[in-house]
Amino acid sequence: MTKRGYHHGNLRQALVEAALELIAEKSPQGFTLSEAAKAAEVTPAAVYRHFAGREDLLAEVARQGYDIFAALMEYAFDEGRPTALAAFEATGRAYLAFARKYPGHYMAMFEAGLSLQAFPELAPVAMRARAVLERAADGLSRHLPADRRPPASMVSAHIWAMSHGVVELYMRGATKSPFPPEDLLESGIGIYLRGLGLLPPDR
Amino acid sequence: MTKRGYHHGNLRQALVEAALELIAEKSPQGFTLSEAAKAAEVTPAAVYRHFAGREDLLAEVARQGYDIFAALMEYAFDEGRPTALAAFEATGRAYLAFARKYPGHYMAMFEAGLSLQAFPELAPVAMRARAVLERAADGLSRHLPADRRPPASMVSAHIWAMSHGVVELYMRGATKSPFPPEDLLESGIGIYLRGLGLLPPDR
DNA sequence: TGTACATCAGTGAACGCGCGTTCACTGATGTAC
DNA sequence: TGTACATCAGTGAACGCGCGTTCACTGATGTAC
Repeated sequence: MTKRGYHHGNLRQALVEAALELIAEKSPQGFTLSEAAKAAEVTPAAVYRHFAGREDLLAEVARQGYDIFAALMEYAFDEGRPTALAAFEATGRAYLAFARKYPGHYMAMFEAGLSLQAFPELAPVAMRARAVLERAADGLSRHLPADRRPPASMVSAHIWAMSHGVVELYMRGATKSPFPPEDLLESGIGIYLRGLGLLPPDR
Repeated sequence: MTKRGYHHGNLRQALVEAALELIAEKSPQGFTLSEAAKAAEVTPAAVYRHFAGREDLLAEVARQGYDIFAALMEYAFDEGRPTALAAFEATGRAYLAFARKYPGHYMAMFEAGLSLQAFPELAPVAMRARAVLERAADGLSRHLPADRRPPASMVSAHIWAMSHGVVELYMRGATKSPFPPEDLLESGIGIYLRGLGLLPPDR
């Protein structure tokens, strides 16, 4: 911890990072502005120089999270290379990797219940993350005959739901499972893809 | 609202029901003992005649939820009748129906982060609910050749994860989807079962 | 290079609030005789 | 049926606490000349 004078230097980002730790530790609802200020070695009132208030700080945490998330997903997807299938599976793995590596961001994004109406700056960046998975699903769909090709938005919703469920129940949660979350999601997606007709019926 | 004298008559259950509404409305973290007491037209101190405190009331809500949940799942499963497949699908539908009809219970069970250690009365009833889905998955597995039969506990974890994900993201959540949650889960489970080799590869 | 001054980013005290919990109490109910 | 009394389930006041937010302030920094 470095010394500092009257001025902090980079309080805004320091508050975001303090919030991240607190959120990961106590959930978005348990996070308080006062504790974040204390963690950044600053008076609660100082927070108001950089954020409109508690919710606004929370929203900034979520916004940065969506940014990282979208970037990771895009990197994993890699424009569908080497194959649509491999890219899709990599995207699924990236989802879980993000949740594990950035728990504070993840919780601010998906468990804080932030209104996208109240924080319009969140909408575009949230959509960007979503679009990656949908493109990945779309790439897959093209390998299916048109008559039994579910909409890409449905496929991506299925995968998103299973991924989120694995995170909440088996990674974060109290529910114990004999399988590591990563294996659980990988096998679940595998079976699902076989059901779509994209993997051979047996291994 | 009926008149009452000094004694309430059935305060314990009235508090549980007040808590249910508050939880559904503001999440388990937002629920307060004082508001529950006020909703039951009683002083906050009166709550302590029936519960050890706020968390204990929350735990009772969750316990009742697990009870209802397990009963609904068992009813839907119906000991695997008429077929293992139909019973499994009915169980999946029952999951979502429960989440929709009993949001307060659902949230107390899965979003409150109650420690099963601190409330040992929760463990057996939570396990009972879990066991139903696992029996349903086990019934399915028996129709698969032993060499490509994933463990029943894995299958049930996959389905639980997808169900929970659909509830959190698309039923409760801000995420909008063109598909109703019920359809989303049904189609997702359908594709998954096809992947297991339990449904014909095309429709 | 030195000085005056505007701007900025903090402080510290104060606010009103609702929270969970405790305590001594009291009104209502049920039971023994 | 009537009365004394124990038990029970509420009340009401009080507590200490931490919260988010506001306000007038002040110390530090940067800029103009």
